[in-house]
This record gives sequence, structure tokens and C-alpha cells, in this order.
Amino acid sequence: MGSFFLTTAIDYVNSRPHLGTAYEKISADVIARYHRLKGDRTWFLMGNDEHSQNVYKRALEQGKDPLAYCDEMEQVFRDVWGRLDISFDDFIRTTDRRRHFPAVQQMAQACLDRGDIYEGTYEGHYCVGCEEFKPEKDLIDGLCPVHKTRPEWICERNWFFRLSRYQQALLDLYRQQPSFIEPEMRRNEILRFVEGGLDDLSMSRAGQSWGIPLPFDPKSVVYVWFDALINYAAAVGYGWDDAQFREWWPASLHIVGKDITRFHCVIWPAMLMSAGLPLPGQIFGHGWVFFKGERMSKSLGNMVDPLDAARRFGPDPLRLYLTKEVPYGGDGDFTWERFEEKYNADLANNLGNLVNRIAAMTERYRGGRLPAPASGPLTHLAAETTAAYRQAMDRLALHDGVAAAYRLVSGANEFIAETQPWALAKDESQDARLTQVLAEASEAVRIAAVLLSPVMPTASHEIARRMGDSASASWRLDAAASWRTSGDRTVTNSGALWPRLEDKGAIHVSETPAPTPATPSPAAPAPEPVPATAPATAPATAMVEAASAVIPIDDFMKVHLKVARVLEAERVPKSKKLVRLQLDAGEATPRQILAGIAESYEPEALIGRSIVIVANLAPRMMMGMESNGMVLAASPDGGGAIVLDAEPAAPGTRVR
RNA sequence: GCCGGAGUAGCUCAGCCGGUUAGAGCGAGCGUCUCAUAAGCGCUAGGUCGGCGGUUCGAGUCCGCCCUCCGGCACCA
Repeated sequence: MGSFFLTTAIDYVNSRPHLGTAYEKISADVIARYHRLKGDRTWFLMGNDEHSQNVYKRALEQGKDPLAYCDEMEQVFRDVWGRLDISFDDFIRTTDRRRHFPAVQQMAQACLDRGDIYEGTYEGHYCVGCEEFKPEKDLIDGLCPVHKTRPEWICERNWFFRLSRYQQALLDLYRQQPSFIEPEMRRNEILRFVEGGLDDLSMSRAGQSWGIPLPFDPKSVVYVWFDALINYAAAVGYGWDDAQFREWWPASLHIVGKDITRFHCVIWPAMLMSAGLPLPGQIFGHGWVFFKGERMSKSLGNMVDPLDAARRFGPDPLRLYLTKEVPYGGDGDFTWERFEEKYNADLANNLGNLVNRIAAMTERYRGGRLPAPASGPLTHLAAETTAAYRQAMDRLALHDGVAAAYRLVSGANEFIAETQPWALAKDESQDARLTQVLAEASEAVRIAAVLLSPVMPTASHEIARRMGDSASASWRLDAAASWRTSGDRTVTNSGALWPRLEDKGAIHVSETPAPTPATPSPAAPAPEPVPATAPATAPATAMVEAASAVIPIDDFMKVHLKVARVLEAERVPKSKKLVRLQLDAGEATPRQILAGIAESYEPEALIGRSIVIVANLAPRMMMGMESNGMVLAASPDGGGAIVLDAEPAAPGTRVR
């Protein structure tokens, strides 16, 4: 027994929760409930990440005040979490002025005092022609390799976090505490990443209002990633309630998506070291749950959300599916077909029917009353499966834990088949035997319910009630999962818990083979931090989304699009994606462009085609070759590029 | 291209330090009981353990090469 502080990633509020985010919360909730069951003092934190420019823009697009928009989204999230039975103890928002603001400001100040935050500059060789900073290594004799001109030395003011200082300390941490990062595969990735050296990170943004002002530079706000991570400490008192903070910090476990393990395994511990705070016990990077394509609903044209499973059947079947069918740490897949299959097999046929047959027989043969059972074969099985369950749950092998509980359920069904209580009931000399059989089976099922309670809280409590245990609210694993050899019980027969789903495909419309499964991405500090050494490499996602803002036509006209015919095309050696194209763009000489389309096109197949290019893009060096422009191509999520076709327009034709 | 992980019955996966006829769950087929939600229980499923070669008395389990898939990095703005 001890104290257990568990967190999940805080979520971006620019879209509703989906299966992916739900999966993360459900798995974390199972862990939280398991620890409460063990008797640990448990604190389960969730929250929303709101200081992102995307959120700000989304709000303005909808004509809303950003904060009001976030308030609305909080309700949307809380509503979904409520329907999934997520038992969080606390919910924090990064716009929380009472808790989060002071925490972020205190941590920024602490890092500054430690000498780890410095007013830096994007110092670098800036090539005006390229409009970007050039790393020292790319310069040839101090000149830009593209323009053969001397780049300017430019300084752009900004605040930086001295991440580079923590490389060795982090490596020591990973070595001394191997379980700091799980699963192992993630640890290897992080290890190699850190071994490769760390760059300092820009941690402020100037000239923005949506964010938390730096205490030592109120004109700048804290950059989102720095801001977001601090929520874990902020929630329990950092910066505003020292006593509470000391009580709960450090976190025992951060549950995060595998895409943001780096923030949590590298940057976050470095920040904490800098601020002089203890480090969390473990960071677990879970996998994705994909949603095999659902056909559009005919009437609405909407995707049938897997979360509807919770709406229609209650949260338990979905929770069981996600916990039992997906090995925790790996990726999984949700399909309605499989969901239906598992629902019938695990719930209707196996567990639900078991509860029903025991209750029905007890009612019929014993009027619902049973004494405590003596030890029997199921006693041993219960002890065995409980031990396996604990062992699995303690190492976060949630799927193995559920499997152990289900071995007990199956064992009870086998036991009934062997002992044949209906036959015993016909023989008066077997009276005592029948009583023992029914009591033994009901006790085994009661214990199975205890083990399953973190996964299926509602159903488990109902099963326990039917098996005569109404004290499920105060269960403690040790006592609750022990075989009870004293005390009578009243067994209640209340009908089917999970009616069988009869018609195949009844619960969903129809399924199509989906070439591009929806990729859930539990949000968190998403925009890549800007490495100080290469400021021109801006956060990719942020930039792409920022581009969705409306622009005047004049801006568009600045982009010079035209038709070009492919003269030559060949793979760039040693590159996975690049194709080198020689193009006739109606110009005096052929133009060379490098395009990242090698994964979807054989170079030869492009020769002779008329395509669309951006003609006035600044030249750029890639893989040691110059690229003069860009090939326009559609790039579907998860799919290969589709180059735009301009047949039969002549080379040089303007495209608008 | 570099680094890491994976490729085992229709599906999802287990197989630790190499050793008798390679396992589980689901699905499917057959049989059977009748308390139960046409549920339960039992039996069956004959899978080149990705491919080739090697080490060994013996390899799914170790080594090398190759193929495919998935991650991370580089590169694609």
C-alpha cells in the first residue's frame, strides 16, 4: 500500500474526444481503479491543453472568445469521460489562473535562477535568398551553397531552455532507473535520441497574448510545450500550495501516447532537474487503437463513432474490449465486427450467462439463500488466478490481468458442467453437495467480479450484488479476493446482464475495407519545439494548420504556378522519398526539382507527363542537390502522393 | 539510408536461459448435457513456426544473409 499519483496526457481542445483519446483514458482509469482496489491512496489527474495557437484560431473562427470556447470544450470532454466511467480525481486546464499560471511561472523562474533559461537569439547565418538560417555545416567556404553569397549574421530575440546541459544526467537516469521508460522499445528510442546530443529549446513566444506571461519578460508568453508539461505539477500544488505539492509529488506514472514520449522522457525530467524537483517514477507510452473504416451512415453521412458502443451498451463492453484485446503498450484495432464477437463471447455467453445460471439455480433449488462454501477446486483456482492477475496488473500488462480473471470465469463454467447441480437437485441424498456446488460457484464468480472491477466497474458491482456481496464500494483486493468461508449470502436473479446480440452486423451499418484508418492521436504538447540551432525548421504541424487562415487573393497571386513537362526522372541515391526531375517549364533551360514522391511513383512513369509546379520558390539544397521549386501533389493521410496532372496544357502555362 | 521491433493455426496472440507428438482465446465443424442469454461442456482444426544457409546430437527458440510489415531518425515544406 502506498500513494499513487497517475496522469494522462492533457488533450487539445480543438476537436472532440475520439477513440484514441478515449483509449488512453480508459487504460489509465483501469490502472487508477486497480490501485484504489489495492488500497493505495490514489490521485488520478486529467486535463485539457488550451494554450495553443490552433485553439486560439479555432475559437476566433467560430467568433468566440478563446476562453469561452475552452469552457465549452471542457464540458464536451467531461461529458464523454463521464459516459466512459473515467474516475479522474482532478481535471486541470492550462488556462487555470489559480493553479496552472503560478506553477508555470514558478518553474520558469526556477529554471532561470538555475541558469538554464537564457535570453538567446536565433543566432545564425541567414541567407536572404533562401530566407532561412543555414547551419554552419552546410556552408561552403562560408557561403550559401545555393546562392554562393555570404549569409547575414542575424539575431532574433528569444528565451531558451538549456536542455543540452542535461544530456548526461538523463542518460544516467535511464541507466539507473530502467523502468523510467516503458515499454522497452520506447526506452531504446529515447536512449538513442539522447545519445545523439540535445539542442537547447526555445521556450517563449514574443508578441502573443494567448498564453502565460514569463515572469521575467511579461511581453513574452511561455511556449505551449513548456506550458503543458507543467500541468502535472501544477495540479497538485506546485507554485500555489507547497504542502499539497509535497504530499503528492512526484507523479508515480505518466500515461502518454507513444508519439509524445520524448517530451515526457527527455524534456520534462530535464525541466524538473533544473527546477530542483523530484522526477516521476515512470512514463508509459501506450500504442494506438485504430478504427477500421466504418461506412458512412446513409442518413447522416457521419462516421459511426466507436464511442457509440458506450452509448448503446454502457461503457463496460467497450472498456473490456480495449483492455482485453489490445496488449497494453502495443497497437490495437477496433472493428464493430470484432466488438460484437467479443461482446457475445466474453459477456453474453461466458460471464453474463454464468451469473444467470448460478442465480437461477440458487433461486430454484435454494430459494436464493446459500451458506458460505467450503474450500473446493475453485478455491485453488481463484487463488491462482488472483495471484497471476496481481502480477500482471502490477507490471501494467492489463490484458494479461483480464485474461487471468477470465480463467476463473471459465473455470466456474467448467465446474458447473462437471458437478451438474441440476442432477444433484434430483437426488435428495446430494443435498449438501448441491449447496456446496452452488455456493462455491457463486463465490468464484464474486471473486472474478472483484478482479474485473477496475475494467468493468458498473457490471462488477452488479455481479457482486447478485452473488450476495453488496459491499463492493469498499473492496480491498486482499480481503475481497479472498475465499470467504463464513457468512450466508443471498443470491439474486435479475435477468440477463448482457443480452446476446443475435443478428450479425445488427449494431452497425456496414463495414468497408478502409485504406486509411483514422489515426487517433492523443494530444498533448504537440508542436515540435524549435531547435535553437535551426530556427528556420519551424514546427511542422503548427505551420500547416496555421496556413488554413484566410488570405487575400494578392497573397495567392504571389505564388507562381505553372505547367512543366517531365524530361528526366530518377531516384536520388540514398534517399527514400526523393526523385530528381528535369523539367521543361517553358524556360530557356531545363529546371531541376527534387520531389518527395519516390514512394508512390516509379521515376520512369513520370517521364513525359505534364505536371504543376511552384515556379518561384526559393532554391533549396537537398541531399546535396539543388531544388528549384516544388511539385504539386495531393498527399492523403497515410497514403502516397498523387501528382497533379496538367495534360494537355503546354509547358510554361500559368496555373491559377 | 541508418537504428530498433515484428513476421507462429482463418483472426488476435503466448512460447523464458535451444530438447519428447508447437500452444491459448475467438471463429468454424462434430458430439453432448439442459441450470442458463439456441448460452455451457467435450472433441476436431493436420499451421513449410517469413525465406535461404549455418552452429548443434537436437532450433520456432542461437548466428549470417535476404524478403515483408511497423516504429524512430535522416530526407521530403
